Amino acid sequence: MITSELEGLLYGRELDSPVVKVVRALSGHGAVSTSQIARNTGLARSTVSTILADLKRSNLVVEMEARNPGPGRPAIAHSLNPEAGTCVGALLDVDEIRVIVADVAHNVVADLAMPVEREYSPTKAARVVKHAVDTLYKEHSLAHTSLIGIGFAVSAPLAPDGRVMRSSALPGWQGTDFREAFEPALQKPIFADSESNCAALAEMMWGAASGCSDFVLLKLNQAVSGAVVVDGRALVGASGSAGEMGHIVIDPHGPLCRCGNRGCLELYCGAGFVSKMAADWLGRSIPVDEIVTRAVQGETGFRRLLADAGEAAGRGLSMVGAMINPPLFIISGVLASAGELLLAPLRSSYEKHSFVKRDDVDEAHYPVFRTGKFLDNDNCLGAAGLVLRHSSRLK
Amino acid sequence: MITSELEGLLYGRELDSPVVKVVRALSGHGAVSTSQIARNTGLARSTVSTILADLKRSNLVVEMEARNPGPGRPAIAHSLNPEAGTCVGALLDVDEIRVIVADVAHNVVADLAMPVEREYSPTKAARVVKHAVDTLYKEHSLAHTSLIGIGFAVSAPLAPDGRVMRSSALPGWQGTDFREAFEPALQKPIFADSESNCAALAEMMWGAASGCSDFVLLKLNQAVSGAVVVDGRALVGASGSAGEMGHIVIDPHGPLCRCGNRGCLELYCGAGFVSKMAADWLGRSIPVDEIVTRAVQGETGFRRLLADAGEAAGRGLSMVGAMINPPLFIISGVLASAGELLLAPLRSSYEKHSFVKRDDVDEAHYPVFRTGKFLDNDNCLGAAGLVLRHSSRLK
DNA sequence: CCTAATTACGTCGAAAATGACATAATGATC
DNA sequence: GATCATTATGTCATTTTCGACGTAATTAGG
Repeated sequence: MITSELEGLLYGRELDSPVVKVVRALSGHGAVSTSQIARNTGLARSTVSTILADLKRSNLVVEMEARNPGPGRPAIAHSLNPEAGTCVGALLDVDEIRVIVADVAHNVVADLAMPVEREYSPTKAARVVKHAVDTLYKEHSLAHTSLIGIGFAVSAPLAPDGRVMRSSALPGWQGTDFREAFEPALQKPIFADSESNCAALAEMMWGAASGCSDFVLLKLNQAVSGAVVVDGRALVGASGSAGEMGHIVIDPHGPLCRCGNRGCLELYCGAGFVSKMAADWLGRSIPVDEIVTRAVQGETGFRRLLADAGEAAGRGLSMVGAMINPPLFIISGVLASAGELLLAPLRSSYEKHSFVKRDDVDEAHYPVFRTGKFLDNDNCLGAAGLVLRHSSRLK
Repeated sequence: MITSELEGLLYGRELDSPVVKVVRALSGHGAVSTSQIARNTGLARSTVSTILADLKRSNLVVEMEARNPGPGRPAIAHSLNPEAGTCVGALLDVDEIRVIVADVAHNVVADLAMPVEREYSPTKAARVVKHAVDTLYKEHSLAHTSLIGIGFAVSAPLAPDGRVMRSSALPGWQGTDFREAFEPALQKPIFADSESNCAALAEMMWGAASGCSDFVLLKLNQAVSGAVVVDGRALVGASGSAGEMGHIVIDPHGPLCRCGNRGCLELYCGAGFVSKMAADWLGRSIPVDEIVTRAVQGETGFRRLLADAGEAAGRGLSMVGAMINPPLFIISGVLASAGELLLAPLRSSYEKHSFVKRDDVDEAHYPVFRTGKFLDNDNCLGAAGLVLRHSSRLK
């Protein structure tokens, strides 16, 4: 049984043991050579070589054909054997629970979203997820034994020890220990992180921040949130509010925000702002994705709305630029599907308000702005990624 | 010769080798036990034990008497032998070069500040520092051979490779490679980091952030700057602007700032703001330290000015709270000598504008605000600290 | 004064990771 | 088509690091 071996390999060891590092490197990128892994992980080539040999012997890693860009012996590309196992990513949202199944090469095998009544309990969530997993594995004729772990993307901040720190979206969950709450029901290794951090993880492992270990993610949905990734790890913060870019106060006398403050960034660049403005203009309500679509098709009114949102977001990010100054900003969420319609004004607004201007530094030292790769299921994917990366492994 | 051994130990090895980790742990805190070092560094007790034995044999480490708080065998306190060597910290400021000499136990042995004409060149700086070092070592009868390295605190951002990234305070320095520029003249290992990051390092190693590896430092001087420390390392940023909290734009229609933007935080909580307001009020200019002194003595007008500055700073920090959410804020610089007069309004303003309110979380999860320990020479001390910690070792 | 509990320390064999060396596979050049 | 330069890979002795065990030094409590 391949899976059990992989499981043992992943979870039986120290968190930062070389084997885990190698598996992590493999799970991140698609096809990597021995030397690349060595460079990425900082391990010696010989160590990686030995480990890879073991993994190949256990059939957890397969070789793929190599391509040769330059001179020198062509590298052998390795990747995790997709048949080595599957993992589940579950999103616990306010009124929806979504479950995806992916193989270890992060191909999404199945996807299921279920509405749930608000303010559901952890017990209820465990039941729903269990049911979904059972159903999906049955439907797709997957062996339950191939499931190596379940990752949760939670709409609440999580402490590194796996406890819910605060709970506005999921009332009553504060203090819940994820492992305690879910492991008994699901009988598999459990991992969890906040929804935003999962999204960031997905972009980092397989998306727009691939191979980049320092960046800031900004998600422009109804809520505006995000994540700050430093050295490959998303910050959590003392109170779990790291990455809450949507609630930077940019005008202390501005309108009231749902969080209780005034003039939060969210009010100026969230999907709510865009649809409210559009509704005022049209005289009727209109879904955000339609606004985006029609803006892309060329309707100038909607374009302007997106530009306004981009302008505000750029101003907010300029503050991030002054404090953290990441080399990469990833803009995600519904509004990001507008692409350059949003990004162009965002960039120029950033430049206008930022401390370091484009001319002050080399091109390479000026931050890059890019839309996310997974605008829809980033959090679920990231949750599945947790299982492979198990950086947020619950003790 | 003890020094050469220490030097070899510090610089002859990999940056993260256990020996270096142990020396680092020792150089940080005053007196530490074997087990404490093991816990702090993550190394096995046995490893630490062996290394310490070596170091003691070489006389680089001395034992101090132990205290026994609880039950159990009392720990043996170790510290670096102050006679094992000295190091120099040099501040390269706009119009001043300051040099301090410290032993490896971070006692300041000598201190010398020299005015220099503005826009001085690296060559000039090297000459001045060399002269100062020679003088100080002669005056205090220190052996030149005991000098194990020179750290620079520079008024400009430095890339991790030791190059000056931008240069507003030190025009013409952009691209300067510190090691190349100073090692030939000074003939000692050279280390360098930005002024703010050095200040943060000093607070982290021996000051208000002792033992804390995640915090944000805010310096309220004429300029308002700071540092963001994550996992024991001060962020640099893509363009070297990480930590520039003074240039967060809090009012896009506010007054013009020296940086070319409008409404930067610095304009509302810097020493410049306070003294300008005081001058308007008094009808004559008055030095900032006098304002602080008289506020402490009870003059309500000056108290109000400091409270206003604190209020603005708190608002700025609330943004940091939303993005990074560090467990500790350290307020430093001239204004910080006002203590609670500044901190109290700062705290309440932070609370007012912050996303997570005090009641939302346990006491332990709410950030702490504290004044810095070294308000005057933090940057020089930190520069000397670089030598011991050599985290910013130039390749 | 004696015992139990607790914490700290150091030694030693076992395990892990590395660095050096030898080998392999390709493109470029003559 | 032979040689060189370049890069990738695997093996193995050496070095480094760890975990387990036994010992030491103290406090609390009877």
